[in-house]
Amino acid sequence: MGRAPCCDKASVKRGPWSPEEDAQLRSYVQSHGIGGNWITLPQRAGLNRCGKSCRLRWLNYLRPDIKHGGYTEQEDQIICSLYNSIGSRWSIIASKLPGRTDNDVKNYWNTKLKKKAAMCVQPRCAGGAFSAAPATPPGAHSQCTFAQPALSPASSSVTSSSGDACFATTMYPPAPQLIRFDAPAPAPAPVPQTELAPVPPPATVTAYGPSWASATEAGGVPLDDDVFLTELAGGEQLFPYGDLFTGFAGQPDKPDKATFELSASYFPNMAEMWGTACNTLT
DNA sequence: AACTTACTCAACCGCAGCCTG
DNA sequence: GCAGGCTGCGGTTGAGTAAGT
Repeated sequence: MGRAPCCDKASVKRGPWSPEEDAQLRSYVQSHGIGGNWITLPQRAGLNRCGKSCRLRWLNYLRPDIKHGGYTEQEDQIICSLYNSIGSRWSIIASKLPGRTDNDVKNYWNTKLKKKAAMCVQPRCAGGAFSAAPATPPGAHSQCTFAQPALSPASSSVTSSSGDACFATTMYPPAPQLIRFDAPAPAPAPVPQTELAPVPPPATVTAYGPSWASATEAGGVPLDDDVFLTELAGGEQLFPYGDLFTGFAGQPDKPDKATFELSASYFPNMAEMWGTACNTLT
């Protein structure tokens, strides 16, 4: 027994929105708000459209703060670095790019960045998986084996993107020489996805790099994701939000390192991904 | 100028998860 | 605890346009 459709597709208009419909939706949302229910919004706004269609139109096109096109090099770096780290979680990636929508970022990746990244790649990571890195000579492909997460087959949301992630790693490695992951525990025997804890415990992440080194030298300056992502972005301060990483602690005996707790609530299976990657390394 | 191919991006589809009664 | 409804998300499609021949 299938679920009821959200609307009668035969009776609602589909396809491209007209300027009149745009104006009608914009006017209604700006004066009344969404009203807590997209399904009934078209009726209230006098639009012969599916609620889902209205929602998509508003979120991806009509919202006043939307930016279209004109991606900067910093944005490219952020997209590729985050894609490499978390896969195709476009909503999370878009949330780090003010004015960008998940649909926009997804389209941009699929039509431009993916090709751009692929141009400088010859071999893919073996089987799309993380491989222990032999000393790769400096050059276009040296990063491919560095931090490609080994994606568990159970991690369906990211498995299909492993090859692209490899490309992205090559173009914009996830902060090269910046991060190493200390696996929190040996990888457990494979379990069905449904048996995984909904929110895994934070992973301990050991990070390398100028910011971390200077932080520890300074006696343990608290770091947050603004610093982390600023590293990824090549020094640009682009991130208005700040709670990706928590629990900074310097390591007195290792002045070039600092330990983080990775917020599992942000990227629920990131700890799993990276923990697996580290296990593959060691 | 006409046709074909490649590209872009808005929109649709279906699923998963959350919420509520 | 369960079922149904709604929202959000990621993958895919297809119309429109640009570029190439």
